[in-house]
Amino acid sequence: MSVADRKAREKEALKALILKGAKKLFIEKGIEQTTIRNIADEIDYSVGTVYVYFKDKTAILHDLHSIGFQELGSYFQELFKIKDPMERLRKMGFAYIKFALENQEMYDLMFNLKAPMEFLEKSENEDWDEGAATFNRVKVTIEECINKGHFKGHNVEPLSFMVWSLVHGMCCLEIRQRTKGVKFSNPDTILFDGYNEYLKIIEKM
Amino acid sequence: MSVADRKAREKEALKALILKGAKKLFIEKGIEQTTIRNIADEIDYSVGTVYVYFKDKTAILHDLHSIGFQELGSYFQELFKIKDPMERLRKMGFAYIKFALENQEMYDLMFNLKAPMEFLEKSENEDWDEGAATFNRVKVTIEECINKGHFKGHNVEPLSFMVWSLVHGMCCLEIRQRTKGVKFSNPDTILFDGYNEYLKIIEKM
DNA sequence: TAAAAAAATGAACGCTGTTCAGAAATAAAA
DNA sequence: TTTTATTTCTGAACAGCGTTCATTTTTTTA
Repeated sequence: MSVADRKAREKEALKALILKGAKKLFIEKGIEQTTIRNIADEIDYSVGTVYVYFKDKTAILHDLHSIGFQELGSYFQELFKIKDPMERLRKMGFAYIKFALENQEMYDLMFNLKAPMEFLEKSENEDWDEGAATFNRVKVTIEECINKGHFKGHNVEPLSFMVWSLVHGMCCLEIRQRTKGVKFSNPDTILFDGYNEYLKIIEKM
Repeated sequence: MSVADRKAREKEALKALILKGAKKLFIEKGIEQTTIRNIADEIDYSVGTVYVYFKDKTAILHDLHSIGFQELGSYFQELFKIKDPMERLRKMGFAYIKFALENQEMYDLMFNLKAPMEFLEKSENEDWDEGAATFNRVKVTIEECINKGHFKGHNVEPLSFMVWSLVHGMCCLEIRQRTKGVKFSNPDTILFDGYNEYLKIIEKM
């Protein structure tokens, strides 16, 4: 192991440390309320150092958004053992909602905040690989459903987008306080009640 | 007409002028990119004056969010002439998407940004009247559908929430660049293609 | 041990939302 | 009309933000 190798490892370690500190503060006090100075303080480095390892704030937010997709992946892990695509589709939406509710700041970062997309626009590879890969998992599952005779007369891609929008919409309204705003008769379970109506609809499809 | 009356009118006029200037800049260069100084410059008043008429930035954003709901209302105007509730429900979602796409910054403000909800939390009346009223229009329509024998075995409130989430989710993904991120085979029409899948589903319900 | 390279620093810049003592304009009173 | 009182408006000043970069500190190489 050369010195250069060790240095490279140390660089990665400090980058990871910054991201870890950032994530901690994001969850503790919200992304908007967290400053670069906060992050630097949290890990006992100076502001300048943060900028040695990250071009700007959107770079931190983008890297953290990628970590979020890894975490969402772990929520999906079990799902692909399920052979029946309809059953998998049902459980997938459920897992998605569960992830969003248990990781609200991370979900917001992944699917709502502008920063990660702004970072992509500035960078070489403009593609949103994380989003595309996750969407593909829905698409593949729905394609299997169609191949098994479900969703007659439907098209894979727009149908997948519709399903994604449905669960995303619920999570988004919840996280951005629009469900608290509209007082539901059963506010604590509205997401799952809503998702249940969708399950009833696709039951016989 | 007393002097006090005229002054009250002038106060309202200046408040409206500030909102008008703010809205113009929001649409022109985005809400996040617009500062109080920008707004003051736009209407040829000083920063201080803006703060005489509005407690803080969230107050401006909340008032503008209310104006947005009035505008959404005008998109809904024609709908309640439609007697068939299923037909009205279909057109309503369409109008909702149309509004979102034609007024992206306003839609974001109404259904996504934290500011209007933060303003509500600070104010006396914490209820989100605008959201509740709009949601009620969906609820009433779906209730009519159920009374006519549609949506058997479904519950009005969670079903309405599901429908709202579906269209909101699509608009939200589009406005926050998540559809541009995932490259669809037909990117320009994905919202309407997605909505069409939903229409196919509720066709025989 | 000295020179070179790499890493970390924090003061400084221009921006933000917000405040508030004082100036300017208007209304009321003399 | 002139004086006083009231209302309206102003913009410098403040603290905090993301970001930069000349300088210092640490580490590696000679």
